[in-house]
Amino acid sequence: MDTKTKAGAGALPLNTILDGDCIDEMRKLPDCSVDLVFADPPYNLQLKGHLHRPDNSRVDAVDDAWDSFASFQTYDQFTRAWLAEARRVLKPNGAIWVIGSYHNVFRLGAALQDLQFWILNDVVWRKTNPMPNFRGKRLTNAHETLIWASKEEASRYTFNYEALKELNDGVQMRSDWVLPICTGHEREKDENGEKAHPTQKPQSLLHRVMIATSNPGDVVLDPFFGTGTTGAVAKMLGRDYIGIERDADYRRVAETRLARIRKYDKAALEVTRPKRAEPRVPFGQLVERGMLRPGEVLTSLNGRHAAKVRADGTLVADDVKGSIHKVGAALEGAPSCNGWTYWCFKRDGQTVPIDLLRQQIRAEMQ
Amino acid sequence: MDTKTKAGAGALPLNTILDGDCIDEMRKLPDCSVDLVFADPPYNLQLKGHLHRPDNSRVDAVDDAWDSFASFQTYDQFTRAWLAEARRVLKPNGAIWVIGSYHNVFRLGAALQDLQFWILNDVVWRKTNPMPNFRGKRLTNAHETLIWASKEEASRYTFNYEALKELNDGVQMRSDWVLPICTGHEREKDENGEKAHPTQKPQSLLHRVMIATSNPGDVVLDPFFGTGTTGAVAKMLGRDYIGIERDADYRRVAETRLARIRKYDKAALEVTRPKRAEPRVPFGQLVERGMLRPGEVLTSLNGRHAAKVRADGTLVADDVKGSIHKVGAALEGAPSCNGWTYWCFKRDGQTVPIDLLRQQIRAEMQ
DNA sequence: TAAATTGCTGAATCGGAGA
DNA sequence: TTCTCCGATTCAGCAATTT
Repeated sequence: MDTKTKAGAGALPLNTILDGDCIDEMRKLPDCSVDLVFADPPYNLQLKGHLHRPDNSRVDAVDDAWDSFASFQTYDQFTRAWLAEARRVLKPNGAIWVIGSYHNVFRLGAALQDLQFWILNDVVWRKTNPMPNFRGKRLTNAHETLIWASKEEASRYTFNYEALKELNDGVQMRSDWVLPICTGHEREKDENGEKAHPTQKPQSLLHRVMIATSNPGDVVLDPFFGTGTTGAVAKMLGRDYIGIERDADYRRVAETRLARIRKYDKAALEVTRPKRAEPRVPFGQLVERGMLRPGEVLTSLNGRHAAKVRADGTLVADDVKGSIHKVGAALEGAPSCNGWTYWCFKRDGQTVPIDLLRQQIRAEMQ
Repeated sequence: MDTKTKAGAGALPLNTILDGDCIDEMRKLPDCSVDLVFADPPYNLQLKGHLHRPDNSRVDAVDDAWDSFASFQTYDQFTRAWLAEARRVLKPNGAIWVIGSYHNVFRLGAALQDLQFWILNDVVWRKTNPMPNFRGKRLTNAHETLIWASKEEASRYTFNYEALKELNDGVQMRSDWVLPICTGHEREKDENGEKAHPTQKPQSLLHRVMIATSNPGDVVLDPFFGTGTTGAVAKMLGRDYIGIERDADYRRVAETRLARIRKYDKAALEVTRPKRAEPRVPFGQLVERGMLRPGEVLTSLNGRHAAKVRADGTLVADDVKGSIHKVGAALEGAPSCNGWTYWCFKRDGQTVPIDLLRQQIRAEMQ
């Protein structure tokens, strides 16, 4: 087992599966210690014929209003208890994903909001191959819902926008994800060759979740670990995981599964970075380095405006002086303006944005 | 006005728009008198400042007073009050549809369950043309959620299975509906030519709802009538409607609109059939789904170049990074390149184009 | 303050070919 | 020549918890 602990975070049981109830086990973890929680809690499907109280005694009359209300209450209590622990364990800039169906997802979402999580998106997992509706009494239940929320409104959560855009062929990723359910070789089997877990999630779903909202080296906690899809994808993608699972059979399947997994190589884990993360280049440096001369005239992208470069890296146009951004915004009457892509200069008879010069400097900095 | 009353149901104000608060007006309606409720309540968006597009144009946000609530608690009280009245007014075998976004839909769903409604499906309206995410900080919010619920678990609700199957080219209708947002001529305008209502729903959505879960002659109640899409579609499809709207401007637009509508104007509704094109498959999906592994090496069709797959579905070769098309073009010194037919991988000792994998995914999507 | 950030649809307009 | 038609192009607009 490639267990280790994270320096400075107490004693995090990284890359292990904790044996026990998720609320009890989370209580043992320190505050503000994990980056991401992924949770696939029980769906509360047992509401139909057989209703059980917390002590496992059976509720008889299902059409009784009081009983029915009580069952939602019980589910809500459980939900709010584990969500509160998950929130405590999350770092201030951490985030959570929960997944559910119409049976439980409204309870989950309302609980998240009441506990001061801040919902960022709800995401629809649209199944390419759902179970048909055999009786023709309802619509084919062809999707499940994920909720992505940060610990609090002010959290500076992780979102790898550019990587997701790449995953989606260059257009920004939407809130509806089309992915097949988990079948075939990917589906974990028990000793009898039967499916080991009734609701195993596809690795593709977790892959997208982790690429989108975590970075290599992050700690991912799954309080309902099951057969370990979260751990498997975390390990492949170079994240650390903590699993909690109280069922010994599921734990055994997950241990075997995780032992087989290999991490992808480092280059493969690199994803497209945002421009914000690239080193800042002051406009003045272009002037200092002689790429633009003081007195040279820049023109706006739309050709309607012109401004003169000054020796200190500011621009002057008519009665406006200031940074490339400020002058551009003023001339356009706009609240803001990205001067790098707005202002152009002449090179070889062509008019090109000054951002080209910044890219040259950045390339030299590599 | 084609007002009439329904025999034996007290004095139902059929095919009229009631002026007032929806809770007050519903209180005046008799118990167990309507077949279907469609409700598009305020979403309780919690918007702070102003948002601009990259081109500096301002996003016309929903900042109307009717959408603003002091807290979740206030919103919940309002929600439970109108839902309770709606339930009282519903016939025993009646049903309700509510629509919302992640801001409010979890409150709605939990309230429905607590009030003994029985959820039948949640339905995802996937927008073909949603508003993009301009800041690149979240996923494009490309869907809204509808909840379909019967008055109680024992209700023998209406579901026109065969009609929906027909609407869906002969295959069972799923819980995700792909429909465009309301634009163009369908969008109601005020005297100034501005959109009359910020959140007008497309007729195609109401058409599907009513075909699915009501019959000609049924009474459909909409407590948040707005500019009257529910009434318009009800009238076209030979259902009776009752609208409630407290805003005089919205009522006026709705009255004018409804006067224009003719029953069974099927031609006007036919335009919303989705077109079937070859579905786009992002290359990233091959990676997410494990058909190609991050770190795996692809070779060019001519055997002269190689590139490594990254976890976000980009390729890296020498000093070029980017999409399969971009990297192919760069290596060949060509202006463009179809990466699907250019890049190959090994399978069973043979080198085959990655397009084979795309074909597999498309076959699954049928 | 600096600098980053948008996809799709339907209507309107424009330009070229053919009547 | 002038008009019409059609395809190509441009442009406006959309429920947003947006560093």
